[in-house]
Amino acid sequence: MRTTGTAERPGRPRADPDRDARAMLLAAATELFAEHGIAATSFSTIAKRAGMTPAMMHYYFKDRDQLLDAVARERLVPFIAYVWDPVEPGDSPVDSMVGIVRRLLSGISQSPWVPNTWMREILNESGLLREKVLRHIPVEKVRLIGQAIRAGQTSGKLNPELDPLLYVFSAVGLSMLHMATIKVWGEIFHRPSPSLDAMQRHITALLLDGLRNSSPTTLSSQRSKRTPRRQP
Amino acid sequence: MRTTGTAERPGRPRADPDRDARAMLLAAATELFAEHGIAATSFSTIAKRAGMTPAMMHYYFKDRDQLLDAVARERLVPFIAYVWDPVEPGDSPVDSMVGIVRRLLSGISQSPWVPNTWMREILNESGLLREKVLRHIPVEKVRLIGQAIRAGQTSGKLNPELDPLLYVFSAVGLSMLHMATIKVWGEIFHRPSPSLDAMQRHITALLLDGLRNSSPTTLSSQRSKRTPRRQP
Amino acid sequence: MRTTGTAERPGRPRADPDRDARAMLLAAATELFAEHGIAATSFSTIAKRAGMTPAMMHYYFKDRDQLLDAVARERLVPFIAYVWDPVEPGDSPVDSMVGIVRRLLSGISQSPWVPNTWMREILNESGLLREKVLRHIPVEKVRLIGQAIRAGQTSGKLNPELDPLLYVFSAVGLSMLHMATIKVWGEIFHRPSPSLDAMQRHITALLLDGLRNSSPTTLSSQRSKRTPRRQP
Amino acid sequence: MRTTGTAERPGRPRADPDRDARAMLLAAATELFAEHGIAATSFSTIAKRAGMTPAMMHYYFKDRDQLLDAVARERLVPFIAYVWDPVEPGDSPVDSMVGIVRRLLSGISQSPWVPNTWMREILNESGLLREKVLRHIPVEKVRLIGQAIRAGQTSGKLNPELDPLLYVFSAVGLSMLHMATIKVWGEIFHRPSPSLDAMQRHITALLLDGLRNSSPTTLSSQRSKRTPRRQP
DNA sequence: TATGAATGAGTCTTCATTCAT
DNA sequence: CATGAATGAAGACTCATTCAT
Repeated sequence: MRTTGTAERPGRPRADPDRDARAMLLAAATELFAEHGIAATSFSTIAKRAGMTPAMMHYYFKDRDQLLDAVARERLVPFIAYVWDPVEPGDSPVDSMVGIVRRLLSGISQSPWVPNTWMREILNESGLLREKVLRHIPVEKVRLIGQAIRAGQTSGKLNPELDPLLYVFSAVGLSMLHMATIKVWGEIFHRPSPSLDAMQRHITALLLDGLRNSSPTTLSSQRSKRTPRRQP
Repeated sequence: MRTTGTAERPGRPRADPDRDARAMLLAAATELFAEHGIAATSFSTIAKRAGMTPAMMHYYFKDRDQLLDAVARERLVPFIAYVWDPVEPGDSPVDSMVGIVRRLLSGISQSPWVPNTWMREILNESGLLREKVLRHIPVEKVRLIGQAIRAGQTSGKLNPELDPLLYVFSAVGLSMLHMATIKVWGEIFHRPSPSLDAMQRHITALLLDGLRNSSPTTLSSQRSKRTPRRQP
Repeated sequence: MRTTGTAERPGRPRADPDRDARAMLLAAATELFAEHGIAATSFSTIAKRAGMTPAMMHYYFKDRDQLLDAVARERLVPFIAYVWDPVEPGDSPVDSMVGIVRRLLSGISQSPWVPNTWMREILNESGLLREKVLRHIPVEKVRLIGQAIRAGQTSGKLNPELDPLLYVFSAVGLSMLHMATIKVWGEIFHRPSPSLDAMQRHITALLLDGLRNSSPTTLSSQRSKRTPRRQP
Repeated sequence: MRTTGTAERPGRPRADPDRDARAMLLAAATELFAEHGIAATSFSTIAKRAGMTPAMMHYYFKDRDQLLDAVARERLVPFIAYVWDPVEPGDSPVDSMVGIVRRLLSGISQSPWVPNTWMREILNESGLLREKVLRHIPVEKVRLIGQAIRAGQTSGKLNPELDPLLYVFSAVGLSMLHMATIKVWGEIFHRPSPSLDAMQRHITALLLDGLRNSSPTTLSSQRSKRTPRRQP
C-alpha cells in the first residue's frame, strides 16, 4: 500500500558545503523514516529530499540493508550512548532516572526523528531496526537500576507497587512518547504544545511522585548535576 | 523501500464459517497494519493472510482509502467508545484514570493490534488514520478530567507539578506503550512478559503515586467499580 | 490506458416501464461507445449508466462480441437502411445525394451517437464494428450513383474534376463529420452551433455548387420529395 | 471492454540508431493511438511495438497525461503550424483554402496517424487531446478567412448559401476524412485507393465548384504557389 | 429474471538495482 | 564522483466472465 499523503518538501537542502552528500542523504533518510516508516520510504524519495538522484543512494549505501546499518550504527547507537553513558552504578535510582529523562529530551530535541523511529522500528516486533539496535541497549545498567529500585522498595523508601524493570521502560517510553506526540498536541487540544522545560517537569513529576502526591520534593537540586557530553 | 522481512504466516484461517469473508479480511488487515504499518502492507498480503485473493479486497473495500475508513469506523471508533463512554463528568480524576487504564488494557488484550496502530497511524504526524480517528477522541471529556485535576491541584490534594492535560495523554500513552511492547519484553530481558494484572498494577501505581511514594493507598476499593460494557 | 475523463452521469434512466432492460442497456452502450469508443467502454460502465449491474449485461448479451453484434444488427443496419432504402436507380445523382444527406441529418438528430461510432468503429481500419457493418453498405447503389455521375460528367453537365465514387463518400462523410462536431462548435468559435436546417443548407450547397458558384439554383424544389419511412 | 483484436506487429523497429528511444516510443504511441484510440492503447502495447519495456514509457514520459502532453506539444502543434503558418490575412479565400488543403494532404501523407487522432481525440467531445490541442487552433485566421468569404458572398462572387465558418471546417474535415479512410477504400469498392494527387484534385474541385458546376476554372495557376516549409 | 461472490488476467505505476559512461 | 538508461518485480486497481442462488 503506497502512501500518497505528506508529499516531499522539494528544494530543501540542495547544497550545503559543510555537510557532505552522504551525511545529507543520511539526514534525509532518518527524517523520512520517522515520518513514514522505513518500509514506506523509497530510495528515490530519500534522494529527492536531499536534492540528489536515487543512484547516489546506491553509491553511498549500496543497498537497503546497508543503509539501515548506517542509520543504526552512526545515528542510533550514539544516541543510546549519549543517554546511557553518564549513568553510573552507584547513582540513586531517582538521580539516574532524572538524568536519563533529561538527556533523552535534550537528545530528541536535537534529533526529533528518534522517537518515531524508536517506537516503530525498534520496539515494534516487526521493526526493521530491531536486531541492529536492540543489542546495543545497556541491559546491565537497566538491571542495576532495577536492583537499586528493588532495594529502595524493600527499605520502604520507594513505591512497592512498581515493577522495577518495567519502571525504566516506562520512563524511557514516556519521554519518547511525549516527544513524539509534541506535534500532534496542538491539533487535538488547540493549545500550543508544551515547552521542553514544561515537558521535562511534567514527566519527572509523574515518574517520581504520580498524581496523588501533593507535596513533591522539588527537583531543583538535581538539575544539571552532570554536564552531558556533546551529543554527536 | 520494500520490506521483505517477516514473511506472512501462510495457511492460517482459510475458512471459518462463523466469520464472513469481509470480517476476516478486516481482521487480517488490522493485524498486518499493526505488524508492518499501513503503508507497508499490501492488499495482496492482507488477502493472502485471510486465505483469499487480492481482488476480494477490492470487492469488499473498493480501494485503500475505504479500507482505512472501515478500520477506523468499525474497529477504532468502537474501541475509543469502549474506553471512554463509561467516563462520567462527576467522577473523581483518580477514578476516571483508573477506569480508563483498566478498560484500555482489557480492550487491548482483546485487540492486540490497537497500540501499534494507535501510535503509528494516529498519534504520528503522518499517520494514515489520523484524520479519520482523531476527530472521534472525546476531547470534551479529556478537558473535564483536566479541569478536575486542576481543581485538585489548587486545593492541595493533587500533585501541582503535573500538566493536567498532558497527564491524561501520559496515562493513555503509557498503557498503549506497555501493551505494545509486551512482546518485545522477553527478548530484551529474557524474562517472561508481565501478566495483564501485573501490568495494570504497575501502570496505576506509577500514574497515581510515582516512584517516591512509599505508602500508596491500596487500589482495591476502586477496582471493578463499574462493569464495562461488552467490547465490540 | 484507462480513461478517467468525463465520468458517468449517474442516476439517469433507472426505470422506464416503456423500454425494457435490454433496450436501455443497448441505449447506454451506444451512447458510451460514441463518447469514449468501444474499446474504452467497460461492461460495468454501461450497466451503471443504465442503472443496472454488470451481470445483467452478461445476461442479455452474453459477451462483448455479441453485444457488438446487437449494436450492429439492431441499430446500425437499420440506420443504413433508413438512409439508403429510398434511393432508387433511376434518380438523378443530384436528387439522390440531396435525399441521402437529408435522411442522414434527420437520422443522426435522432441517434446522435451514430457519427462518432461510424467514424471510429466502422471507417477506421481497426474499428471494432467494421466487419459487422461494412458488408451492409449498399455498394451496388453507390456504384450506380457513381455511374450516373460519370454520365453527367461526360455529357458536360457535372463537374468533371470530381471522382464519382469518392464523391458519395465525401457526401456521407461531410454529413457525419458536421453532425459529429456540432457539440464542439461552440467551444471553438464561441458561437451557437448551427441549426439542423442551416447545416443541411450548408452541406447541400457545398456538395452541389462549391465555394465559387455565385448563382446556385435554389433547392426548395427538391426538399421533402419523398417521405422517409419512420426510422427505427 | 478490453480489445484483443488486431494484435501488435511484433519485432518491428527493435533498434534504429538514427532515432533515439524516446522518439521511437512517441512514434509507436501516435501510430497506436490512431489505430485503436488513446483510451484503448496501453503503455505496454506502445512499448512492445517500439521493442522496449513498459517501464521505459514511464521513464521517458512519467505518466499517461505527460505522454499526451508530449504528443500534443511535439507532434500535433507542429502539424497545425505547418498547415496554418503560411496562411496570410491578405490572401483570397480560394487561395487560402487551396493552400490549406494542399498542406494538409502532404502533412498527413508524412504523418498518416493524424486524421484518426484528430477526429477521435480532438474533435470528439470526450477526446483525450481536446484541451491540449484545441487552444492551438489559429482561431483568428479562421475568422479572417470567414470574413473574406462573407465579403465575396456579398459582392456576388462566392456562393451565398455557404456558412463561411462552417466552410473552413468542412474543408479541413473533408481532407482529414478522406485521408483517414484511404486504407478502407479498397476494402469497400475493391478498387485501388486514389493517389494523393487524385485526392487533392477531387477535394479541391468539390470545395471550390461542387457537383453541378460543369466548367470549373483550372487550378493549375494556384498550385505550388508558396513552398511549404519543411514539416517537422 | 437478477444478483452477489469470486477470480485470473491485464493496466498503470513505482521501485530497487545494475551498468555503462 | 555522478548520472542516465534500463529492467524485472511488485502494488493498486479494473474488468470480463463464471457460478450459485
